[in-house]
Amino acid sequence: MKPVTVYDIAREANVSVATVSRVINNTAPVKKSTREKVLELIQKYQFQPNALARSLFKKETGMIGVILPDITNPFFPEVLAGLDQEARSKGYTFFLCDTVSTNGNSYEQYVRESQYLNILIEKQADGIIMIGGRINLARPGSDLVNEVVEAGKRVPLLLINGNLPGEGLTRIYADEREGAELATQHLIDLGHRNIAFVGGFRKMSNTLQRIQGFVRTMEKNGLQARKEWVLDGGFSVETGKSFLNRLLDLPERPTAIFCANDLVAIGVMKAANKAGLQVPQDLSLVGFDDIPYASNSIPELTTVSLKCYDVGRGAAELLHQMITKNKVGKNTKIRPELIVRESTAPPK
Amino acid sequence: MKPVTVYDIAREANVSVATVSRVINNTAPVKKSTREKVLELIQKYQFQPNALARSLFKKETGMIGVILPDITNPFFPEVLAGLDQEARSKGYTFFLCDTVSTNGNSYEQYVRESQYLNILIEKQADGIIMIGGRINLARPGSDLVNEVVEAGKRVPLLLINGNLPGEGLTRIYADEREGAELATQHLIDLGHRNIAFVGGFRKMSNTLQRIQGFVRTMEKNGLQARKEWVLDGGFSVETGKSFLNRLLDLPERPTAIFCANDLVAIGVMKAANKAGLQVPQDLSLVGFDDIPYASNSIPELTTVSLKCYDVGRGAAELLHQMITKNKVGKNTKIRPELIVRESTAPPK
DNA sequence: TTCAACAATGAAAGCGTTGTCAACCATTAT
DNA sequence: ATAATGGTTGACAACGCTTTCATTGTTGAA
Repeated sequence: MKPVTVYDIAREANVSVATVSRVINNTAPVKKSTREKVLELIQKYQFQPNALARSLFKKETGMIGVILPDITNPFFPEVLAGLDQEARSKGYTFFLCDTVSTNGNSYEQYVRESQYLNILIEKQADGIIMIGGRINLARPGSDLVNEVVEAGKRVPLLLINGNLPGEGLTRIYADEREGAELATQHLIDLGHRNIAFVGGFRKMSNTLQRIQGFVRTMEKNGLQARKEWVLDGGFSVETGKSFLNRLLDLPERPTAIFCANDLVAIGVMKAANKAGLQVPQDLSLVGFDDIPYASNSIPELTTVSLKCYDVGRGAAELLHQMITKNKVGKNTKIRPELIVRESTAPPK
Repeated sequence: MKPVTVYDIAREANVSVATVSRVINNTAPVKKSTREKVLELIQKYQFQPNALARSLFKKETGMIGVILPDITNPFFPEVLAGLDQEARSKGYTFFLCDTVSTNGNSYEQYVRESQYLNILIEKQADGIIMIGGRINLARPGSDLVNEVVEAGKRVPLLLINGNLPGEGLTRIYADEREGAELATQHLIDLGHRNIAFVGGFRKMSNTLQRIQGFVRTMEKNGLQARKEWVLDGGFSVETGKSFLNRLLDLPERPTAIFCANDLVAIGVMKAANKAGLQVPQDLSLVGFDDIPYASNSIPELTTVSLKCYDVGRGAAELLHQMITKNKVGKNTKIRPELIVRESTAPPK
C-alpha cells in the first residue's frame, strides 16, 4: 500500500494539488468549505507530506549534522543537549555522526570524519557542526583541514572547540588556556607548590593550550613546572590510573595534580585510592570539563567547567544565524568557570 | 553560486544526464573514454549528487531515526554506540531525536515523542527505533501506544526495552526480571536477609519488572520484601540520596540495597558516605544498567549489565532485516549479566 | 552477406512537493 | 451597465536525480 500524496487528496477533494498545498501550508486563502473538505481527507488518510520532495524544492531540510568523535564520552552528550534545546526551538533536527573507530584506529576515524562531511553535504544538511575530533590534531594546510574548509564553503559549518588558526573557519570555543589558569591558580592559592599536569595529547591543540595555561600560571607565581611532572598520553580513566602510578614511582611527588580532563582525574583518584592516598588530604585533584560524573565521585571533583551546555546553545544560535542571514559567523569565545568541590585542599 | 548538478556535468561532457548517472552509480556499462571525461568533470567541480533527489526517486534514505528520552543519561549513548557500529556498516546514518523536556514537564515529553514520530515519517526515515521513554508508562489502548502502533504500520519500527504487551510492536529487550533476580540472589548468597529496593517508577513497566524479580527472588528464598523498604520515585542520583536518608530514618535498616539503576546507586553511595557508612562493609549496593560510570566509582559498583551495546547492535540488525526483508521482526530477548565488583560484601 | 546480440547512449517520464501565473467569479465602485 | 477589485482556484514548471525504453552502431555467428 503506497503512501498517499497530495495528488490523491486533490483528486478525491476535486481540487488541484496547488490548493491542497495551500491548505497544508496556509500559504494563501482557501475557501472555508474546500479547506474543510481537504482537511477532512488529510485526516481520513492520515496524510503526511513527503519532506524530501518539499526539501528538494525549497532547498532547505531543517537538518543539522553533528560530527563528533565518540558519543560515549559524556562530554559530548552534554553539548548535544545544549545544541538540541536551542536548535529544536528553531525547528531543526539532528543528524548524528559518530566517528568513533571500533578498533581504535585513528586513521579510520580520520577517514570517517571526511566521509561524514560528504554525506552531510549530499543529504543537504542546512548546517554542520564539528566537535572535537581529529581536526584538533591537524595542521593548517593538511588534507583534513582543507576538506573542512572546502565543506565550509558549501554549507554553513561551525567548529566547536576546534583550534584551527585562521583559515576562515568559524568556531565557538571555551578558552582552554584561561580554564587551565583558573585551575592552576586555585591550586597555588591553596598553598600547593608541587603541581603536576597529567593527560591529554600534547599534539592536540586543546591539550597544548591547557598545558600552556598551566605552565604560564606556575611561572607567573614564581613556580616551576617540572618536565617529569607533565605527562600526556590520553583522555581516559586508564590514562589517569597509569600516570598516577608513574608519578608515585618518582623520587619526589607532587601534592596536587591538574588533570587534562575529568576522566583522567577519576582515574587518578581511583589509583590514589588503591595506593592508600586520601583525596584531598594527601593529594589535591582538579579535573577539566565538568562532565556529570564530576559531581558524582566521592569526593566530588573540583574541576573547570567548559560550559558545554552553553557552548552547545551558543553554537546552535550562531549556526542558525549563519544559515539564515547567510553571513560568516564570528568566532565566539566562552569563558570557563572554576567549580570548587571536594577534591582540593591545602597540602599537609 | 549554485551547486552543480548532473545537468551541468552532462552539458559540459556532451553526454546526457543518464550517462552521468550511470558513471556515478556504475549501473550500466559506459565507454571508457566518456566515463573518464565525466569523472574528470566531477572531480573538477567537486560535484556531489543531491541525496534528496535520489531518495525521492528511490524511496529510501538510508536514515534511521532514534527517539530517546535524554541523551545525557549515559545509558543511551551506550546503546547508540552499539546501534551505530552495526548500522554504519550497513550504510545507515542516524537521526537523533531527544525528547528531553527542558522544564521536566512529562506531558511535553509525550508530545515531543509523537511529534518526532511524525517528523521521522515525513522525512522518510527508513526505520525508527524508540528507546525508553514514555511508552513504558503507557497502557495498551492509550493514545501514545496507538500512535506508535500506527507509525509502525508505515515504517519499520523497533522498540528497545519497551514493554508493550502484544499490539504487534516489535521489540528487543533485556530481560529485566531476570536481571533483578540475578542481583537479588547475589545479595542473598552473600548472606543478606534485609534487602531494600530503591528507585525507578513503579508505574513504568521496566521498574515493575525489576521489583517483581526482586520480590519473587526474596520469596523464593523464604525472605520477605518489606513494603517500607521498597521505595520508588526516580532514576537520578538525587533520588538515591534522598531515599537512603529516608531508609536511615527507619527503626530498622537494611544491610543491602538493590537500586533501580546505577545512577540511583551512586546517589545512595554518596549519601551513605556522608552518613559515615562504609560501602560495602556497612552496606552492600548493587546497581542496574552498568553504565560506564559504574566501574569508575569508588568502590566500583556491582551491577547488572543490560548489555546496552549488544542490544544496540541487535536492534540495528533486526531493524535492517525489517527494512530490507520487509518482514515483521520477531521479539528478541537479551539475557542480562551480573557484574560483581566492589560494592557488595557479606553483612557484618 | 545477413541476422542476432550486445555495448553505448539519449529522450523522457517519473518521484512528491511548492510557487508562479493567469483565469475565473462575485462583488463593489463608477 | 461597466470597470475594477479581490478572493479562489487550476495548470504547469521547477527541484535534481534514476530508470525505462528506444535507438544507434558494432561485432560474431550462421
